[in-house]
Formats: sequence, structure tokens, C-alpha cells
Amino acid sequence: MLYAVVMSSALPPFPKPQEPFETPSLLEVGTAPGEPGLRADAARNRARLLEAAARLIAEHGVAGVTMEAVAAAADVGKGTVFRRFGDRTGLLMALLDHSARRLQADFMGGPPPLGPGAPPLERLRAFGVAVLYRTAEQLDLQLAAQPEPTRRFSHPVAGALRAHLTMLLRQIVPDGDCDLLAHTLLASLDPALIHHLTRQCEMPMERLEAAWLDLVTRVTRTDRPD
Amino acid sequence: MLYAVVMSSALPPFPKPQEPFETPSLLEVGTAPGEPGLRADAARNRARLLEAAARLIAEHGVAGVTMEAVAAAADVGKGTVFRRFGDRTGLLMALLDHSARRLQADFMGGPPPLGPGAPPLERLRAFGVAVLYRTAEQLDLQLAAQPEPTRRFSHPVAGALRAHLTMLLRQIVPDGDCDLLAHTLLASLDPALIHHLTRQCEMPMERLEAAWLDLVTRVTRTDRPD
DNA sequence: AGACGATCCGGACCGAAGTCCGTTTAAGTG
DNA sequence: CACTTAAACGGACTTCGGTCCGGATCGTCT
Repeated sequence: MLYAVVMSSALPPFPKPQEPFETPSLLEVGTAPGEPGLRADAARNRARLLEAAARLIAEHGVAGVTMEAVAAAADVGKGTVFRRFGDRTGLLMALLDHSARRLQADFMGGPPPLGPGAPPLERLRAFGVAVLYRTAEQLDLQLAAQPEPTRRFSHPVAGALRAHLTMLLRQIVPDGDCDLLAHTLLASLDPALIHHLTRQCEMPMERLEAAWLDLVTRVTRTDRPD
Repeated sequence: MLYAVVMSSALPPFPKPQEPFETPSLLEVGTAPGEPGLRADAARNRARLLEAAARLIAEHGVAGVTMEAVAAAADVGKGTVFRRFGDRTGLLMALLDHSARRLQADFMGGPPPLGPGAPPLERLRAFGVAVLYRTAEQLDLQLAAQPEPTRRFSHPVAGALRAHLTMLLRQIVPDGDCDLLAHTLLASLDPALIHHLTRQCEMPMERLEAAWLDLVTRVTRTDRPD
């Protein structure tokens, strides 16, 4: 089960953040349960496929992850890959699942400032920073795992992030359309945008981080200037 | 040249906005010049291809726009389609070109509040509303024309919108990272997001519009609460 | 153990995007 | 007008994502 350590290839060396999350804390989300009610052979093949996919990424980058290549590398039929993961996006998402669950656990039940205990505004700040750096770490994979535009917001992981963000916002700016505000804030952390800014515009992560903090400040200001 | 009138099919009947843009004003951007230095046959085929694509959309929706189908409908080889438009996205973008140029002309040189003459904050508000409704009008096409994530922000049209937005922001909030702020604001007008909100969450356009205005207000507030 | 039904497997098959290259043609040039 | 050449043409070909279904397997029930 080493496929959890997949990271993007060709990473420019940007300085590490102040470690926004620590040890996984509770919940013990590791070991990728997949779907529980899975026949023995199915579960075995699932694991082999994920492992094969991770190997392919390590060797040839995300572009090398062809459904057929994965199937072959796992010594399994092509149909099996699709039955298990639905489509290429599903497979790639499954590779990100570990990290997603860890992040989720961290802001649901981890230590402050990400987890409960800190004031909402601080949690909001920490949330953005955490998402930002996690995305940067796995940029290539996150990018490739992006589903077609119509499904981008329907995915449960995205939904969980948004729900959390909305919850925080409601505590900070009870007036105001927190649902839409959450969408906007999340959009500013979009993998495609981060890719564009860091790789094509060559902005340092620090600037993105500062922009997030500034954005949060602006958006949560409740007093009126006039 | 009737391919400019393409709109998304299956439009839910939301009320029209307050007509944010009027007549095209100056620049005369119509009649789709394409690339100027084009051999006669090439120019002819380009026009036929666009017309064929528009017809296919009208008849079978955006999904019916297959490169081969377009080629066949225009009575042209498949290679020709790719040579002219690069890829499917390029073809779809070309279909949106008219409308994009008109919008651009409107906020570059049209009447206020979209064009110059109105105070920047008002122009900013009008800009978002205009983009919002234009996107909603052409939702299906805009969605299908979305390039893969890595190129989403590199396209000249997106760049023009962003540049304009940045310029306005610099006038309103000279402190602050206007480049990144522009990215965030534009992200909140993303076609995929609008699709999700209006079609999947069934939010009315009025709410999106209100959210835009609220967002602009929050983001441009310059005084500090503390 | 034996049998049965649900689940899973594999790879042939399909459709569509994108590439390639030999052939054709528009449009200057003498 | 004959000639040249850069540009354009077309359609066969490749690749890859996704589907389908006959056959193999697992797990269970008796």
C-alpha cells in the first residue's frame, strides 16, 4: 500500500509551509478501505490497480497513466479498471483519496488552528493555506484528476471542502450568501489556477498564501465604510 | 455568416437582465475576420466549417459537434478542420468569438456603466453582471469550449477579461494584489460554476447577480474594522 | 460436498480526437 | 501564359477512453 505517497513530478523547489497539519490525529483514515462490500478478487485487483497506477506515475508521469497501461501493469483486463473506478478521473481521484481523507480529518477533528478549538476566522485562514499547499504538492495529479467541467463541483470531496468552508463562513459572516461565498473562496484555490500562477506566471507560493489571507480579510469584513 | 447567433440549447427561462450592453458601438468587430492572411480556399472553408458547426449545434446540441461530423457537413476533409482550428476547443471558441469581441468592445469603448465614463466601481459591477448573463446565455457552448485545465487561463479572451478587471481593480484598491484579486473575481464567474449553480443547484440568476455585487462590495472595502 | 446465483473478469469492439503524408491548388514571378 | 512553391487539402491511420457480453469465480445455502 505505498500508493499513498504519490506526488506530482517535476516539482519546482518552493519552500515548505509551516506544516499546517501534523500527525493524522484520530479517525485512522489510512489503508484505503475502498468500498467495503467487495469480493475478495475484486479487492485484490483494486489494490493491484492502484499500485500499478502509482508506479506508472512515478515512472512516466501522469500522462503515462493510460487505462490500458494500468490494466496491463496490474495484469488485469481493461474492463476491470473501468468497472472498479468508473473512468480515468475516478482512478486518479482514488489515488488522491488518502490525502483528501487526511485533510478532511484534520479540519474536522484535528488540532487547531485547522481543527475545532480555534476561532472560525483563524480556522478559515488555516484551511486555505492547508488546501493551497496540499494542492501544490500534488499539482500534476490534481490537475489530471480534474473531472469534466460539468462534474467539477459534484464530487463528494469537493462537496466536503465546500461544506466545511460554508460552515466556517456562517459563523463569521452570518449575513451574506455563505454558500456562494464558499464557492468563490474555493475557486481561488482551484488546482488549475494554482498551476497557472505558479508554473506559468512563476509566482511564489508565498504570494498565493498572502493573497488568500488578504482575500479572507476582505471578504469577512463586516463593517460598512459609508 | 449566421453562426454568431448560436446559443445554448435547453435554456431554463430566467428573466432577462437590464440589458447591460446596447448596440456594438465602435470598432465594428463583426464579420469574423479570422486570421487575415488566409488563402481564398482556406477562408472559404473556414466559413463553411463555422456554419456547419453552428448548424450541427442547432440540430443536435453541442454534443453533436464531432470533428468528423463538422468536416462532413462542410464537405471538407477532417484534416482541414484541425489545421484551421487546432482542436475541438479551438473550433468551439471560434464560434464564441463574435460575442466575445462584442463584450470586449463594450467594456473597452462602449457606453457607461460598462464602458469608460462611469466610476471604476460601477464599471466593475456592470462588468460582472454582463459576463454573468452572457455566460448564462451560451452556457452549453461555453462549457464545451472550456479547454483542458492547463490552458484555461492562457487563452487570449480570458486574458483580455482579466486585464480589464485588473485595470479596474487598480483604480479601486491600489493597495492589494490586483492580479490575484482579478483571478478570484473571474473565477466566481466561471462557466462551470454558473452551470453548477443554475442547473444543478437551481439557483436563480438574480441570486448570482446579487452575490457578485456583494462580493465586489466586500472585496473593494478598504477601511479596516479594527 | 455440491449446486446456484450474484459478482466479477477479460478483451474484442466502438467512437472520436488528433496525426501524417502524398497530392492538389492558389497566387505570385518572369 | 508557363512555372514554382508555399499553403492547403483529404482521408487513412493511430491512440485512447469507454462499452459490452460470454464465460469464469466467489461466496453462500442446503
